[in-house]
Parts: sequence; structure tokens; C-alpha cells
Amino acid sequence: MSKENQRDVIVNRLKSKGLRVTPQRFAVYANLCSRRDHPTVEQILKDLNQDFPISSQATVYTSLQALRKVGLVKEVLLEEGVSRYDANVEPHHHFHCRQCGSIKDVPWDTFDSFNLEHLPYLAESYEVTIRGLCDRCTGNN
Amino acid sequence: MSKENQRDVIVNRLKSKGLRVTPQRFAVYANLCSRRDHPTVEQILKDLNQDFPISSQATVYTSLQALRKVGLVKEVLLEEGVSRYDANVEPHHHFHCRQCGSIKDVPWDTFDSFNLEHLPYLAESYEVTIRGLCDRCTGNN
DNA sequence: CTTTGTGCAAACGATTTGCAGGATG
DNA sequence: CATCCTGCAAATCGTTTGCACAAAG
Repeated sequence: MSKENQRDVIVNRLKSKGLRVTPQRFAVYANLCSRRDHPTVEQILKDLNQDFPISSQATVYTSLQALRKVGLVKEVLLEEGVSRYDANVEPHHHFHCRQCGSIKDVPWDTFDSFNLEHLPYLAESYEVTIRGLCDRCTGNN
Repeated sequence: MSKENQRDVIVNRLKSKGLRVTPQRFAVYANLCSRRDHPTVEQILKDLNQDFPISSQATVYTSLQALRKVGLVKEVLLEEGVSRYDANVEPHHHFHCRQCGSIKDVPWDTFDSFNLEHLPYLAESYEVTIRGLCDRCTGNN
């Protein structure tokens, strides 16, 4: 619950995956864990270096790649030419607002489980992408 | 049914969308209509220029952009850094084989319609991405 | 100490753009 | 014949890589 604890949780997750805990890598992952907006590399970098330079662009890229390789972060592809990252690796769906571009997580249990048995393929996972207008952009709320 | 007819269908679709019918644009769209494999720009270009040079890279890009703008083709984003194109603009889902990378269309009615009413957003469309092994890669078939 | 990570700048690859000439309606 | 398209090459943008130095375990 305390800040100490959150730090330890992140450190332990990195260690448990066999990743060395460096300030830059920690900062990238901690930043990603603290947000829910599926940021781009550019947004992460700007955030990290806001107060004073913590990491370089190349290191953010390689950190994200390392985190992705061990399954601590996922890449989210919803728009052309835009790679976003997500520290929420639990199965969930995505909503993409066509007006403001925001991306919202949609709970896994929003949909009754699908019957994928009758497909001529071996389905291992699936995800739903929903597009439309978010709460802010509809004016309702 | 005849080749003449298919050509006319494509010409008429372009015209009806207010697009000029140029050999390059026709070739790009006709090629896309003739395949079901969601090719990349590179694959389209290679195919067009196989016998003798028909179009340049830049023109394929701009043709696809024009076709996309009028709703005759859709972009398919399933892998990082790979833009694929699809002349099937009817609603459907996608299956992506993790082994051979092939992409298959999955019929819209595979899933019972979802109840998106209880989301706090205005859902206008959705699509399902399924990942796994295709028929060839499972060995069943 | 050995291995791995970082920063910088250069390299890269996909996509876009500016421009002059050419084709379309 | 006015408008839009094409081809080419240069520009651009996001991402990756090589290398020398620094830090982690």
C-alpha cells in the first residue's frame, strides 16, 4: 500500500522474470503501471524526463522490448503507425474512441465466452476491439 | 462472370466513388479484389510488377490511401510494423496464425451479436481478433 | 569480475511528400 | 483544358543497432 511497497512489488516482478533492476528499466515499468492510458513510447519518454532526464529514447525502446519479452507488458495496436504499451497483461478488450483517440480497457467478462470450437482453426486466444465514442465525447457524463 | 464483367465491376466501383480510373489504381484494386490473403504493400507491388512494371511504390501507397478514403478497402493491423490491406469491407473478424502468419477471414455470424449496451461508451462497431494455429499448421487437414 | 544495460549517434525501413510531366474526364 | 495522377527521389518518422562506457549481481 505504501510507496515503499509499490516500489518493492515492481522490483520483485522484474527480478522474478530474471531482469536486472536498473533505474531506467524500473522507471519505464513503474510509469506504465501507474497509468491506464496505453501510452506511446514518446509519451512515456516525455513523462520520465519531465523533471530531469532519466532515460534516453533508445533505452525506453529496449526496456519495453525486454519487458514485453518476459510478459510484463503488452503491445496494443489499434491505429496505423502507433504502437502503444500496456502493463495490464490480464486478458481484456479495448475500446477506441474515434474522436479523442483515447483507449479504454473493457473487462474480459463483458462478453460471454465465445464458442470457438466450430472454427476450422485452433483458437488459442482472442480479443475484441470496439470503436465508437467515449463517455467524454458523447457528452453523456 | 466473364473477365469483361469483372473489369467493369471494378471500374464502376471506382467511378461510383468519384475516383478516376487510372491503370495503376485499377491494378491495385483489382489485385486486392482477387486475393484473400490481406497482402502488404510490398506484396501487392511485387505482384503488379511481376510481368512488367505497372506501378511504382509511391503510387501503390497513394492508390491504397485513395481507396481507403472512399471505403473500398480496409487496413488490417494485426502485427507490429505490418500494414495489410483488404478489399473485403463487409464486417468480418480475423484469425491470425501465430506460426505461419497467415490471416483468415472469420464470418461475421461466427459470434452471436454482443450486447454492448451496458458499456459506458457509445459502441459503433467492433471486431474480434482470434489468434492460434491455422488448419495447415495444426496438421489437421 | 562477468554479464547486461545505457546513451549517443548513425543506420534502417516503411511511408509520405514535392515537383515536373502525363493522363483522365 | 483544368484537374488529378504518376514516377522519381528526397524527406520524414518511428524504431533498431553498433559501440564505448557504466552499472548490476
